Amino acid sequence: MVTDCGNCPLRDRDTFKGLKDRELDAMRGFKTGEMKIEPGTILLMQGARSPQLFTVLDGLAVRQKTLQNGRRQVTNFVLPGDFLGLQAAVMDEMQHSVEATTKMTLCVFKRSDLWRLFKVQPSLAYDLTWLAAIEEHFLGEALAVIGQLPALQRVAWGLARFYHRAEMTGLVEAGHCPFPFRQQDLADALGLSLVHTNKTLQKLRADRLIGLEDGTLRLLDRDRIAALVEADIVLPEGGRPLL
Amino acid sequence: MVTDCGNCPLRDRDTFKGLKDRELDAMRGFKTGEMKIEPGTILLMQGARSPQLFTVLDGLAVRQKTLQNGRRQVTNFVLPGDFLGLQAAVMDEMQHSVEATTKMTLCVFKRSDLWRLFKVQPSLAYDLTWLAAIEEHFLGEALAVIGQLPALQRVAWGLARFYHRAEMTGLVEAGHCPFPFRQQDLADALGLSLVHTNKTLQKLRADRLIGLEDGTLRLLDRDRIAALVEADIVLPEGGRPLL
DNA sequence: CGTCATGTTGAAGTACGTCAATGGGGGTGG
DNA sequence: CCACCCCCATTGACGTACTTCAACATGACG
Repeated sequence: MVTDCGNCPLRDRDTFKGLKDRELDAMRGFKTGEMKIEPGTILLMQGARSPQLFTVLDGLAVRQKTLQNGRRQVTNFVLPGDFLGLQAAVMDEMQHSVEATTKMTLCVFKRSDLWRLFKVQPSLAYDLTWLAAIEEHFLGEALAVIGQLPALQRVAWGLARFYHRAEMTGLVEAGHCPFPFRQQDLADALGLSLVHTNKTLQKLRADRLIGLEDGTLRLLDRDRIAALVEADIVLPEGGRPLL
Repeated sequence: MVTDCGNCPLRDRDTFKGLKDRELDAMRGFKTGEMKIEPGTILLMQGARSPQLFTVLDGLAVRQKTLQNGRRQVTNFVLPGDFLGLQAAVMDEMQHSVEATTKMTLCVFKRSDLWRLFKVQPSLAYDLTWLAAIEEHFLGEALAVIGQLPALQRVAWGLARFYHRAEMTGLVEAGHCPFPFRQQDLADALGLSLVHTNKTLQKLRADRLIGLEDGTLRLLDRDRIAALVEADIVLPEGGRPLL
């Protein structure tokens, strides 16, 4: 049973931009199906070509890059609404992997249709570029935080940014959101060791800044977190596109 | 005196993709002029809107992000052929600055024309998305190196990557290329202190891996550098677009 | 009841940062 | 021509924020 783009549950959220009828028809034409995958599935593999592109409808994942020495960098957490695989479409191969952390539901597109989208629906093509530019912005922010800030601020930033993104996606209820990732994932995202990430997390808990228990994340004092994390967490404003 | 897009000196290099006549005409229509700036000029300012977009015709610069605590992260070095300002066009404000390191010559476009480009020249719009995806790839690679590798490998990676990019742009002659940046710039790019960057550089010189004197960079032993830098330096293959 | 994955905590080592001083070029002004 | 200054590269000494190693606790699962 496939969701019709007109009833897309994500589209309802006012975070996302609406579509004109013409655009909606085009979307229906590009969507080739839906896909459900289990936790641990490698959706896209570093070094591989992928004939498919995805939009996340539900579930969480990590983007990660594995180096030749075996160490890995988590470059971002993946939330509903994210578009996956553009890199493989435009460069030849994926330069990072995407691994599902929870069960996921994905909207599937064909890579070979991408060029057609640019030709017949420039507004959707523009949206796609928008998403690429946002991703670029996220990575730039992460680079600055990891390059310049000490552990306490890195951890606070990492969790606060995830929370804010979750909030925009409708994952926050009653002041908390799911955080199904392991501390090892967080550590690899922040360029810290597991042990030190854990100890830093304890400090944030002891200071009553952040709550993280049983896969549930809470920001206990957003003002003090904002003061601690000097890097502005800039999120895209209203009308984020969705493909 | 303005260079005609048909005689663009960059376009001649086979690194860059050729244009069909129609595309060339469109490019001429979008180009609003040329601009020359002096070293130290802030071309784009973090937090500001910019009505203009640029393609670098000549000269070098740095993209950088300044944090509230005053520390700065250099997110990339800017070479001829790079496109600047897409972020401001798509988000509302620039989230990083671009500062000229040398004299520069720039091709100038109007931000407000961007949408028209998507509508009338989908092939150029596709190229633009291509450039955004490449920039995203660069940042992901940088994140992995800075997050996971120690100083020696970071410095080697940073210099090797610049050299390879310079090579593609035609800046390499007789086995060396210009490197007009200060060690402080390199340090800020790699998330290291100035002092430690300098000491690490000395090691690379002593090991006869890399030469860096008087603003001139040489890779003295590419095989051993590749072995040291375990992160693959992946560069886009033939037919890179240019706007 | 064992095994495995994850979280937690302590102790010891080290790669890095900060502080501080020196030296060399390139300007500018006397 | 020299005196002065500023920017940048260099080098040594010292402190510390982090890593690694290791042990133990807990819950899930077969």
